[in-house]
Amino acid sequence: MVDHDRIRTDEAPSGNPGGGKETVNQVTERRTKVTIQDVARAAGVSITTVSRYLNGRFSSMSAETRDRIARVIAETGYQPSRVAQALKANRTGIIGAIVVNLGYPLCVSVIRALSEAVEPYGLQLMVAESRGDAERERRALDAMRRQAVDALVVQTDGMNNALLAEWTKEKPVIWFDRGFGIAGGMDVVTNNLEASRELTLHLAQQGYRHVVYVSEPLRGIETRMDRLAGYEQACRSTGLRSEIHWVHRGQPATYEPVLERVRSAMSDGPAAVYTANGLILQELYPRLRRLDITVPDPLGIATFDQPDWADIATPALTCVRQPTEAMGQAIARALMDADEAWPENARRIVIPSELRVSASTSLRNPD
Amino acid sequence: MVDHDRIRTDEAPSGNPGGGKETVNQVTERRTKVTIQDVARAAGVSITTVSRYLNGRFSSMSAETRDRIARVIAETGYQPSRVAQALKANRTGIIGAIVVNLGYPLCVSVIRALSEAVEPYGLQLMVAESRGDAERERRALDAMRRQAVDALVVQTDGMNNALLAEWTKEKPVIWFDRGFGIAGGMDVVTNNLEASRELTLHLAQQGYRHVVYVSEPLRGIETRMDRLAGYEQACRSTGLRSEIHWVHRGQPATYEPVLERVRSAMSDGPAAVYTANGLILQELYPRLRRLDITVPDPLGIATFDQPDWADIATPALTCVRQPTEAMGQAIARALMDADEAWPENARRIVIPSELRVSASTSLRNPD
DNA sequence: CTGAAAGCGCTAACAT
DNA sequence: ATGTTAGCGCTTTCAG
Repeated sequence: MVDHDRIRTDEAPSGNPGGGKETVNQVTERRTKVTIQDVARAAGVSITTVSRYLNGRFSSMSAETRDRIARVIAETGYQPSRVAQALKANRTGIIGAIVVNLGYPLCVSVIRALSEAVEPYGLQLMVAESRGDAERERRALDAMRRQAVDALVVQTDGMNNALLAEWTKEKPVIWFDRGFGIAGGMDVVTNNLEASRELTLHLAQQGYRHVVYVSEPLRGIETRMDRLAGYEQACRSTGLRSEIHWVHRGQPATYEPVLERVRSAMSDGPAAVYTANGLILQELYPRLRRLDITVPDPLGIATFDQPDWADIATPALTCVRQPTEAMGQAIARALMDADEAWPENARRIVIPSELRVSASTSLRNPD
Repeated sequence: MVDHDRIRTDEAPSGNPGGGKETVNQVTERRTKVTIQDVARAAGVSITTVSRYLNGRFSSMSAETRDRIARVIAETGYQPSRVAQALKANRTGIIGAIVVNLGYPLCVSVIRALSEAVEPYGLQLMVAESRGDAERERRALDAMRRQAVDALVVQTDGMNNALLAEWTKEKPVIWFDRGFGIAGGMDVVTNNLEASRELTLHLAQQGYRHVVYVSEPLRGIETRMDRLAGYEQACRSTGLRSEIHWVHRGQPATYEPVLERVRSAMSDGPAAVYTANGLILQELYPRLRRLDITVPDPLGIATFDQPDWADIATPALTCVRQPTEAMGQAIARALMDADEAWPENARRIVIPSELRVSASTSLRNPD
């Protein structure tokens, strides 16, 4: 078995005398983890040689030594301690990811894709959420720093960007979803403005006389500003009147003006509601339906984001699908390329979203 | 990237004497991370003393020494390396979490709660997903082991339970959602059977003549077996005929028999469909709606899980809300208690789910 | 081809 | 009250 002579870690396996079953975890012997020392000893070589083996430098090693080590490792199930390696190499193999909220489908989706993409490289993800709170984000950053993550992937409102900007000097930092163009960093985002414009144009073309835009307060958040800008551009180019409503999620009262407006707009002909993200619509939707106005005519409904219930809603929801998988993969790729600093001209990756037209905005029947 | 040989790490201990602005790092000087050595030197004490300071052993230290160290730390922004501490203490402060799928609301929700709950203790989460695949899960476990996580939280089908059982001898292992009663481990689950029975009884009481149960293949998965058992118990006690349909998510054809059955059942009076989890219903729901049978009369719809679209669906969905936050918190608590081995009689924590009756099953109008 | 030795940053006896 | 010293498990010169 293992060959641990390491000073008898446990002298008292006596621990479980009373137990009737005697299922005593097979002699609770607190198996002391096998180290490179143990392997070296068992193989009758020095730890240096084992280390060489571990790092694939077989050329400087006789075939038998190699095989002997291989056998011992297989027998003992030895796995090098990543902690020790990390201390030595100053690399942990851990990627830190801080997102606004793990409950947001976008975050989860990007994290999944990222996790998947870096796994083959032996990298693991450490995740934390900021809840959009500067202090919490700061704590998460501290934690990441202390855990010595090799790189950082953040979705942030930017409240700690000064700190992050510092970090770019030490390790790769990637902003996703919301970019800031921080020097030394990298942004991975979608084309919020264009996609938003496209959706608005679609609504106009369908013949909706009003498109009521519903957003959370901008607070300087890029995605929000861009989506709004796209909406406004489309309004200008089509002659639609720009009608913007601000809501706060979790505060039902803030939705009232929207409902009021929708109701009143009806007298003018068909109108559409366009929400700046799926979570807003999730709160707004039930209220909208309670107005008892038929969708899509005279009421159209569309949103940025592709909620998982887009096809559950009846009629199915027109929405903007963000390229979350591609974003996760792009982040992973950037991470792998991070050894040689990113070229200045490739510091911002924009991956297009996709407009998915469904029945909830089909005013015009194809004719 | 970043590989500075330290040889004169400090050289400018006095650096920033008067301070003033001089926000140095302008000079992209690849700030080499400050270590306990640097602090000791700057404070004119030994690293032992600094270590004592870090660990709050102020009693064995003069007030001025303490203050001096405090000042140096503040100035340098020093933070002890968790990697070094980990190597020494054999504890990383990282909790490994392996879930079936980060896309499942249940997983995310539990992870969020857990993450939140352990944060105050300075613990971080490392997450991975298995996709229900033994090999992937195994790889994730290997990764966790190499990263030397302090504890493991898993949602698993059980394919690597032998390995996990071994681990319980070395560190705390908690199974959640799906328990297995592994010796040495701990299960944190909900009362699937009872909740399922309760939901079925509710449907029977509403007057549905048939309750069609839709599940994925059991494959030995506790939650699935228990939910089915609850359904069957309720059937027996009410005289309902047990009608079970198996589907595979992502395989539309497998849903056809369900739709067929629902259609035919209609001739018999009102019938309800009860899906074993929210993801099944997410796939089934649109198809069900296409049958064009009115909900809740004559067609009732209910599901285990509380999808985020439960209130979006019209009529709102009757469902079983799993106590995900409580589960996350329970896991965290168990983790904190894990120093002294869990008492034998507390190895399984069952947190009740909550039946949320909504309009989708309101056959009987309150009268 | 192989090994001895010097650390990586930190903690904890064991002095003093 | 403070310092010396010996590692934690691994990688990497530098010498054979």
